Formats: sequence, C-alpha cells, structure tokens
Amino acid sequence: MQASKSTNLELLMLERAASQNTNQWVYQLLRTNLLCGKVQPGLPLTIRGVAEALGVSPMPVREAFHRLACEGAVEVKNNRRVIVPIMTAEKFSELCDLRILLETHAAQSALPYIRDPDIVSLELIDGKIDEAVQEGNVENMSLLNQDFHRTLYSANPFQIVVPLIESLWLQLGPFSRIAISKLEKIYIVDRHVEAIAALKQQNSFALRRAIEADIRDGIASINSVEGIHNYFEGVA
Amino acid sequence: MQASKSTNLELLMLERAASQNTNQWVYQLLRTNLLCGKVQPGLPLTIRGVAEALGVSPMPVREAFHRLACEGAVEVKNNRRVIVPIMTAEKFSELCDLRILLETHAAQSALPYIRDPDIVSLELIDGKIDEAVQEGNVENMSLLNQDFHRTLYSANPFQIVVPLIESLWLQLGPFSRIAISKLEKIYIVDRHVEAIAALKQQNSFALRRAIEADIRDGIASINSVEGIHNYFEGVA
DNA sequence: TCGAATTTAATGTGATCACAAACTTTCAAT
DNA sequence: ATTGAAAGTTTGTGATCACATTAAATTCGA
Repeated sequence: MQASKSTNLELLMLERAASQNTNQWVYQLLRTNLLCGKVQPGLPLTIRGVAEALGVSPMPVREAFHRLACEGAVEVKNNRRVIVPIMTAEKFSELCDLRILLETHAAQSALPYIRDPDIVSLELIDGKIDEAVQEGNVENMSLLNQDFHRTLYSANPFQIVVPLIESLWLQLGPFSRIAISKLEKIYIVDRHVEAIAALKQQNSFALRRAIEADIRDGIASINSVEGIHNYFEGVA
Repeated sequence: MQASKSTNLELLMLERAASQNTNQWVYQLLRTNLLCGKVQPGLPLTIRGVAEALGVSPMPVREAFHRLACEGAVEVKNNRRVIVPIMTAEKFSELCDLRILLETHAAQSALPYIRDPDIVSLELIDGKIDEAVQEGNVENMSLLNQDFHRTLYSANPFQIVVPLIESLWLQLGPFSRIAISKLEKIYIVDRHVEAIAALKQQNSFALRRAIEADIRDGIASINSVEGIHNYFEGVA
C-alpha cells in the first residue's frame, strides 16, 4: 500500500487471475500501466520499490523488468538503473512509420483468413469502444482499440508480426493515451467501420487504407495537442 | 562438461568478457547458439540442464530463457517446457516477408545518415566475410553477414527497428545456417557490393533492391537444399 | 502381456540471503 | 562556504532452498 522509498509511484492495480502465476501477474500489471501511460517517462524504477508496492518478492519484478526491457518498454541505463524511456521527436516519427508498415502488412496477410465469426468479434469490440467513448473511459478506449487491431491481425494463425507490433505499442505507450483522449471520437469508429467493410468485401487495398488512416488519425491528434512537445525529451 | 541428464545438448562455448555479468554471458551464449543453428528445433531445454552444462546457477538461465521466449527464439509450452520452436512452411514464408519489409525500410531510413566511416566499416566486414568464405567457416559467415546488416541499419541513430529485425533472425536461426552453408558464395559479396555502391551514390531505390535481393538469395538457396522439408514440422 | 494406478524423480517457481557496485549523506579541511 | 573523502545506505546480482506441479518409472491387476 505504501509507496516505495525513492519513488512514490502510483500503479493501476489489476486483479490477479487464478490461472496466472506471480511472474505473469507482475508482468501484465506493469505492461498495462506502461501501455496506458500511468507511469511517466523518465521515472526511475527500482526492483525493490515495485516489489514492495506490489507485495511480492523482488524476483518476479526482476524478470518483468528484463522482459519489458527487451521489448523496449523500459530502458536499462548503464548505471543499471531502469527508467521509462524518454520520447524524442525522431523516435516518435520512426515508431509511427513502423506501425503503418507493420500493421498494414499484418492486416493484409490476415485478410484471407477472415471468417464471419471474426467479423462478429470485431463488431462486438467496436460496440464496446462506442460504450467506452460514451462513458469517457480513456483506459478502456485505449485497451479496446488495441484489442480491435490485435484481433484483426491474429486471424492469421501463422502470424509472426503481432509481438513486434505490440512492442511498438509499448514504446508509444504514454502517447497513445494522449492520442485517444484528444481524438475526435467519431473518427475511431469510422475507420474501424471502414476496415470492417473492407474485410467483408475482401478488399485488400481498402483495408490497408483504413488501417493506415486509423493510425494517421492518432498521430494527427497527438500533433494537434497543445504543448505536446513538453512531453518530448523533457524530464518529468 | 558433462551433458545434462534428460538432453545431451552440445553448446558452442563463448569466452566470457570481463565486463559482462553472468546474466549477459548466458544470454549471449544461448542466443549465439540459436542464431547459428547449434541447437536443433524441437529439442527440449531445461533450466537445470543448461545451468549444469554452463556451470552456473539456474537463475541466469531462467532469465535468459524468458528473454529469448519474448523474442520468439524459444517457445514455452503450456506444460511449461521450453523448446526450440519447430519451423513450418507458413512461418518461414511470413518471416521472410517480414525480413524484406523491415530490412528494406531500415536500410532506406539509415541511408541519409551514412558517412564515409560507415562505408569503411561495411567494406571491412565484407572483407572479413570473404576471408570466412575462403576458410569455409560457416559460423563466421553467418555472424559476419548479420554484422553487415546490423552495421548498415544502425547508422540511423534513432533506429527502432533493429531489435525487431534481430528477433526475426533469431526465429530463422537454424535455417540461416543452412542458407549460408549452401549459398553460392559469390552472391553474398555481390549483393553487399551492390548495397555499398548504392550507399555511395545515395541511391535509395538501388539500396532497397540490393537488400531485398540479398535476402531473397538466402531464401532461394534454402529452398534449393535437397530434403529441406525434413527440417519443417518434423521432430528431430 | 498389456494397461492403468501409484510412486518416484525432475522441473519451474518464488522467496530469502550474502555480496559487490553505485549512490547518498556526512563531516572535516581548505 | 566549498570541496573532498569516507562512512553508510540503497540497489542489482546470483546462489540456495522449499514447495507445488508435472513427467517418468514402477508396480499391480486383468
């Protein structure tokens, strides 16, 4: 309950499913907190600090840190300090380019495997996104939006690219939250509706266009945020 | 020295640099062994087995396994057994597509940052590859070839994509060895020479073409190997 | 002789501990 | 008051251990 000594970090707590062990729980919890921007860039993280905050031994936290580090979600400095990476304009640009490159490819390669149940699932998620928009629930909007993309791409059972894409999402973490919260709400659903329509028509080109537009909408909305550059390179 | 009980695994030993700790050493060693195809797909790996073979405690091996698992280099079965993943034709095809997609992008985005010293480094590596070809040293050929690509892409200081590419290399691991060993030797150098020429001319299109051709040469050589399909999906 | 149930061995997990490196604080000397 | 070193604290690392789960071996029954 009490925060760690050196850093008073506030973590969004998650229920621990009965099936998952401590390792997985800690990893998922930290991952979710990074994805929704709960922990700020530049914040130093300590193994014992997080372990204490979570009421577990340092071991699962160590493993989670190492996993997150190899996904680029956290950065291990040469002082062996772990911090949430600082975003730079160049990194941001590169991450967006890669999202478009990988996600349009993923969508296209998933298209031949799309069946009716998949479309039903996607429409269901889209409905939940609509609900989250109504409620103004930013966390759910962000997570459900990722669910939509992941579900689409995962229709291809031989998909290799999804973990790579999730790594990009993790690195964009704090900013996707800003993007979603500021986004003109109607656009999200529109792009998803466009994508679903393309799926029904088996229209590869339209699908790519919808996915790319969806991502570009997010980027545009980030750039439109007043004072967004305070989030780049600056210390928190 | 003695092999583990359940699996008699033979590992290519690596010198442990004074600077790196046990974690890093074990990870690098396992990674290198996977990259050059020393451990066969389908082979079950155990923490205690590897730890015993390396003369370390199970702890660093555990962390290395988890890191390699999140890079897709090893697979954690639901029986919590760790194995080297089996290759399938579909996975192989998808991995090759992604290599071309990501590496041509990486090369193109690195092009503006290429300076003369970079070209000197690349020509130096290319010379070493030539030596390895003369000696028939397959391990060096494989590792130096990766060095060439990594050095090229890393000229861009804001490169995000290199870890993603290395994840693909890891998953292709055992097969890149087959590719290199069977490859008509002259082609490797030719494609690299083409790439270097494109760099000198700042010719983006020619660079992409050279990189894609280099990768496709590897794929073609794999497909030309007699009985290559014994390596797919079959147990070793 | 073959198959199912029980026993035995092996494995992953997670906590605790000792140690070394790095950071912080303290305190004295200039 | 400022700088420097030294003592103390914090942190990551890696080994050892106890425990629950799972695979393997053995035994018993048909």
